[in-house]
Amino acid sequence: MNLAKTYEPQAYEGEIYELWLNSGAFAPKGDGEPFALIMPPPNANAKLHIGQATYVKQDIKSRYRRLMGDRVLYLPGADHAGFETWYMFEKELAKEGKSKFDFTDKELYHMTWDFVMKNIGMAKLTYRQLGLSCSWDHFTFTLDEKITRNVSKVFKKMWDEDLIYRGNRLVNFCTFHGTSFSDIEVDYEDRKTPLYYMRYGSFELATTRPETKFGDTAVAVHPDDERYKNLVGKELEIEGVNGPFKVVVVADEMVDMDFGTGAVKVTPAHSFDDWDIAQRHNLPVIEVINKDGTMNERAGRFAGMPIMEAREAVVEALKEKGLLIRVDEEYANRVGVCYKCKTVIEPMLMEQWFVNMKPLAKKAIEAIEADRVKFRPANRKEIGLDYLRNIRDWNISRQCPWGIRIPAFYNEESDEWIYSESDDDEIVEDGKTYVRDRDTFDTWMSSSQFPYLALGYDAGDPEQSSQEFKDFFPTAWLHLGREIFNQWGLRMIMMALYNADDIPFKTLYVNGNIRGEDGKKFSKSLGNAPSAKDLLDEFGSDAMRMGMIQMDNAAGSDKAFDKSKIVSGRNFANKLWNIARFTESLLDEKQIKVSQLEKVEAKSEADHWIIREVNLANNAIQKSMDDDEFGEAFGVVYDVIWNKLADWYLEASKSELNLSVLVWALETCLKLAHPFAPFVTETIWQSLGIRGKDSMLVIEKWPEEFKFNDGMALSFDNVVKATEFARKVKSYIGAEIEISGEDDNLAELVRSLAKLKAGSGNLTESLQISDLEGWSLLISSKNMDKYRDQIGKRVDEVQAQIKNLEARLNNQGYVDRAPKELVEESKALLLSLEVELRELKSE
RNA sequence: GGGUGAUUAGCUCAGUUGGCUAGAGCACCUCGUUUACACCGAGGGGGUCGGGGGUUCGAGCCCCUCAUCACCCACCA
Repeated sequence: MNLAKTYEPQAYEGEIYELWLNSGAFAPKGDGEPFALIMPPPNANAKLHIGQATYVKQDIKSRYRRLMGDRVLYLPGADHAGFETWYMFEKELAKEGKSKFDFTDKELYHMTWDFVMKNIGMAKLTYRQLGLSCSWDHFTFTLDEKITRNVSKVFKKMWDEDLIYRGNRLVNFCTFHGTSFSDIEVDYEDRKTPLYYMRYGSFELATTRPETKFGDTAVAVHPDDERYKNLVGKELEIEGVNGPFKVVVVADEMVDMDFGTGAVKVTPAHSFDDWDIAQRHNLPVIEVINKDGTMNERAGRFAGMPIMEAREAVVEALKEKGLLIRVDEEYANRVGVCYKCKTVIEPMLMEQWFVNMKPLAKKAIEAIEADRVKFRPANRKEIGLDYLRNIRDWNISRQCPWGIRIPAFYNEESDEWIYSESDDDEIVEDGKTYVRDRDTFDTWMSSSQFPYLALGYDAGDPEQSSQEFKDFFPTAWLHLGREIFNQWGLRMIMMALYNADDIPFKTLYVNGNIRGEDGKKFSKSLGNAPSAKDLLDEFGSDAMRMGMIQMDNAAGSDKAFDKSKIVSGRNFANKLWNIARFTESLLDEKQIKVSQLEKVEAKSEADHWIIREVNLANNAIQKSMDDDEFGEAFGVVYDVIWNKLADWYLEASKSELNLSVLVWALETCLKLAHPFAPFVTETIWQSLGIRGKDSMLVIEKWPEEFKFNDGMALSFDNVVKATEFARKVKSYIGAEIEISGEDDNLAELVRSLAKLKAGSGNLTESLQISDLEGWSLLISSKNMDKYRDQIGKRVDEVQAQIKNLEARLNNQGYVDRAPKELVEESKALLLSLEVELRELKSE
């Protein structure tokens, strides 16, 4: 006996994964259909998150397609993740009491690189631990040259075709550090900010930022506001502290009629909301604050003052001019502050690169409307179309050193931008000096092109693209988290259609999020995220995989983490293990090897029955897998192995053994289960030497149906029914029972399955087994009363059902309109229930 | 404010175009150390499918309405 009593995953998993790796099992091979599955490159900035355990779906899909004979390329990767990584890295620095302001950009870049490489290493280990069958030789990082070079080329192409342009946009700017910040780097604080009510032409309005009034270009009111309706669209002259200036009055839904006086001054250059209003109404934009936090020349005599000083000075001036009405000193609001120095973040105007999205979206809309991409769940199609139809231009500039540098250079005198693939910070062309844009690309610029670039697409000369790109693109299947459906999933479709002239994938599977056991989103402060590593260590990879599939079974919706599903997975792996142990012990007993077994041939009723059950399961699993119903497919695997093979066929084998069929059933079930539980199935495969020494389950062929006799299988169905009845009666009366059946051998089988003691008592009372002709149970007369007590409940059930059915059949509407076979079925059921009731009562 | 999803057994969730006794895992109760497995076996309890209304011969499923929860997006001068 090779196999230990319980399955200890830790003892086998590492070894098995090595076996797969060393034999090259994960490399695309053979002449089957190409099937590429690109792993969404995880952010290379942290340990594996439990949510990423949903990646097992990709692996289940890959392993299934591999068994089906496809040439599978499961391509792993990692994303540099721009700001996100930058932010995480700085948190690391903070632990050492340092910050990014202590280093030069170059130093930081290298430190971040090391940090990222360390994380990639850890991620790879975890993916191995999860058993992901990806082709590691194809590992692609989004800062690999094949990505960065081609991202630049695509940038050039889109620029040439007027799909990329320079435009202004507000950014979060810290005037102390002189740098802009991403949204996640901005902290919010509740602060008391005086609210100044001032006279503003014919308006009275309230503001917290009187110093920005030199940049005002409009007054906004709500379109429904009766007080100002007649002013909308008019140009007004306003008396200001530096003399009169002009603004227009616009109506905008964003204005809250009930706040202050219901009128707002609009300063597009220094407020995110005002910027949006200005975009909607084509308002001029006037900057009044310098990058160092002082007022510029537009502020007249206030020029050069720091913001807060200017605010006080402007308020004084308003007072002098009699323009200030009153001040609400208690007004509290939330202000964005620098996460480092707590300086109030200033929205500042910066010129940046944009992608004109409409033409890209148009192609994507056409492709999606034509169902060229299949969405799972299907409702994502409409959600995606809605987003694409309302798409806004995409700002691809990021003021972050960690990322792909934008290959654009600027000459100040001629105010001219040129493209270059140079790595230098400064280049000279035609005697003119051009300085590189300091910005990097938004991380989605590269990841949205990941499918075709990772496969080896050449953006400079598509003809030169790799053979792999030609073979595998468009990819077959892509799996992503719901929260990045728009920014990643849809952008991939747009970019691929535009740049690589095809859809990036045929199916897009949108996964919901795994939430905490409390039903809330995972968060550090709640501490509700279980550790993936601890779970893997405790329960093993297969248990983790099956657990994930059982808790995250339907596409699209969120699921609470549920450890009991992992426990169930662990138990199931052990069940499988013990089925193998049992089989092995029988082989040992007969001193026979799997290879020496005679041809598979069903003999007993049980043999035919298990073949039928395995065939049925095989079909059901294929259907569910093809529909990406992983939970459903696994449910069938679980049921056929536990409830059919173990509970019935193995038990029947103890009475009548057919080793060839037993091994066939085990072998087939191992294949069916392999995508879900690769380690334990392969371990068994290797230990039993199924299909010889050199065979590996991972690259075996999916099983085919096997012939059986339906009548024989049906006879075993009767055995099952009779056994269940006998067990039930036995549990009622707990005494000796004898059974007689249509066939002595089958009766003997039931006797053994139900563990009936041979009748020695006076068994005179005969019980008809409902629905089974020719079968009956014998019990002693003294147990008859006990039995009757217990059977009362069943009588009630049957009577209730009969009443129900009679009512239905007496309903003319039902008889007339329901499908005929349904009505017939009802009648038949009623008849058999009436028979059962008579029998129950007669006893 | 906009969007998406959800509300089914004690817990976490399935339930495919409406169809007749609503399922699973875990937990619970009773019995069982039978030579694959106590990470087990046998038997069992537990649900008026969030409330209300409607359509239909028939509703967990379709429609209306109310309530609650979660997440995403926008917004808070």
